[in-house]
Amino acid sequence: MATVSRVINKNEYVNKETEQKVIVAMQELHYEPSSLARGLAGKKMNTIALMIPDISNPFFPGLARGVEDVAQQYDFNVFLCNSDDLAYKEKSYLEILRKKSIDGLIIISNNVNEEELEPLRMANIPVVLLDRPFNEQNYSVVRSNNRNGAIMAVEHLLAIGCKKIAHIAGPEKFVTARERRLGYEGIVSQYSWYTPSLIEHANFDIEGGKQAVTKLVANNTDIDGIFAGNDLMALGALKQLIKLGKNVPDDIALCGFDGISLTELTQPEITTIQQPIYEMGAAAALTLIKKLKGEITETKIQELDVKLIIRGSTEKGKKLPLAT
Amino acid sequence: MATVSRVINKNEYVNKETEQKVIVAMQELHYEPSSLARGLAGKKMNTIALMIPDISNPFFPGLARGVEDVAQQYDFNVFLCNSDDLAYKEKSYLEILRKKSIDGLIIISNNVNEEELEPLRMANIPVVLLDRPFNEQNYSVVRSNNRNGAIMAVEHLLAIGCKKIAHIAGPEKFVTARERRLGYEGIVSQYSWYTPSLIEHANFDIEGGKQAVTKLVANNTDIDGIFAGNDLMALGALKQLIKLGKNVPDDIALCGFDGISLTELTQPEITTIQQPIYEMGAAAALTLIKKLKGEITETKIQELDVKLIIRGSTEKGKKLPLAT
DNA sequence: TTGAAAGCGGTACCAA
DNA sequence: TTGGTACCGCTTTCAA
Repeated sequence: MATVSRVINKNEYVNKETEQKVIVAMQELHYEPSSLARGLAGKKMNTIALMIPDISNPFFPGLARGVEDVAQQYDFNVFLCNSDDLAYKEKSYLEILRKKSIDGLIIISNNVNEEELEPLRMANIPVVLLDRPFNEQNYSVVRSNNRNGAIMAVEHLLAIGCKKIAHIAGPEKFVTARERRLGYEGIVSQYSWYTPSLIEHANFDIEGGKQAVTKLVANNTDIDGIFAGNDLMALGALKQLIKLGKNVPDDIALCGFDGISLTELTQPEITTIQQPIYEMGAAAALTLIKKLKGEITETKIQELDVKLIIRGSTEKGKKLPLAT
Repeated sequence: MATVSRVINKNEYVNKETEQKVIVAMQELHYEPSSLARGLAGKKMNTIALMIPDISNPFFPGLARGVEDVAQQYDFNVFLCNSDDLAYKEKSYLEILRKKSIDGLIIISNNVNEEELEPLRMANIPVVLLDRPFNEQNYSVVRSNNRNGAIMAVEHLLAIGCKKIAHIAGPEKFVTARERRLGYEGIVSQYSWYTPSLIEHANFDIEGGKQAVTKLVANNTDIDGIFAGNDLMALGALKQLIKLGKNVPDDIALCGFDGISLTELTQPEITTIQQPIYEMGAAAALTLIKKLKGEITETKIQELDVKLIIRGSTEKGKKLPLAT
């Protein structure tokens, strides 16, 4: 038994011949070591968890793919947890992760804080914060440069001639939403046309975008550019603008944030700030796995760059094919 | 120890007082039973696996949510496996599932067959086939009525006055694609205008839809209706039709299949055959869990009904707001 | 280089 | 109704 164990764990002190015999026997018997037993005996389960708010929001599957692909490469499995951004579901999952002896966690969350992660720290389970860091001191973090992205978006709208630019901001509890808003404010506050009523808060989804546009258009008859805090809101915004009879981009230009592929589906296609979604997931997974392997111990912050993707929704004056 | 175990497992033979003492102690010590140890000792891990082809295709997160919600309700966790529809990834996952002592499996796959699932049967791990059954005899199956849906789609296109209806069919290796094609053929073959060149095969994705439309329009100058085998293809088809200068629905009407929410995002919105996606996932999970609990033993087939959702892409002659 | 034996943290049977 | 104890399948000393 002990020798078989040594073979499985590639322990050096095994005679080559014995090793071969064991390997052959394992194949003949279709033997597969039980992860449970190994885990119980103190070994890693080779499983990491990924906690995301909602798998139905196309941004997250992108991240998940990045995480999963890297994990697979290093022979790790991914346990996916949908939290619905609900604190109680997150807590419940954190317990489950410990019960199931998960090796590490990548988490995207607005609700979780140090205290909640304390039990994981005690159990020596490393954590990587993805996309929405609540703390950049004690945890490794992977995120993109939200503020810069917002600045790029607004400057692009200005460059194409927009004279009054509104912002649909995500909920304040999202770090990402706050940073993007700050980026927007940083630029527009220099202009005389700027008033706080140009910022409309909404949920990070399609419906949120629709509602915000309705309010914005009602309150500010002369806006000619909108920077939406994420692509789903931009999608909703576009839909609603068309419904209100606005021409996009000639009446109102529109720029989103994220770079999800849906933005290429609409008519016109939506200009957006593209985050390296897949790469963010991959980077988070790589960091976590290296920590698990003991290859890195310090915490580190990885801020990935975003990119402006110019599409029809900000190409004023261009003739586009008719949609209907 | 034994008594604590009894309390955890709600064994009846425990004195109420003792039980209380144990519960209090567990709380004070923040005691959480190890799933691994329980699993090793022969208990269920309360975890089921869901194998899907690709989490990035919006159809699957919908299913996954259904599965997950029901699982959560019954205190089960879901281990998500992305197979990319690749046989080798599926095989590798099937092994992992056994190593990790997963209790049951819900699988959506074109590649897996009886033989591959044999080890699971041996290990007494129940399996439910979802969406794409390869066998309806020996496994419980949850799927929707694809053939009927296709018939509804074509009849709807006929009803609005289409005189020549093409079909973009998914890859033949998908049962779902075959059934929908059969539904289409069943109706159209009665008409004198029908020729096999009205069927174009393509991948079940946006790009597939685009390519198919290009070919269809080139080969059949007079088609005025298209039934796409799934919504992603319909999305691509719409995009390409607009690019080719076709008016949808007036020149060519379009109907998809699945009912994913993206079809509401386009201009015009796309008519589709809606599958009860979430319910399919939920039904599969429920069936599996009941099997695990021993509440059902026989295999059963659940065929859920689909529904025609009429939208702009088949509302000929209606004025729609301009998109650009 | 190998085998024997003591855990890992539970469950379940048996006797008390 | 409770406690003692032999596993579950593997890892890891310790001796041989």
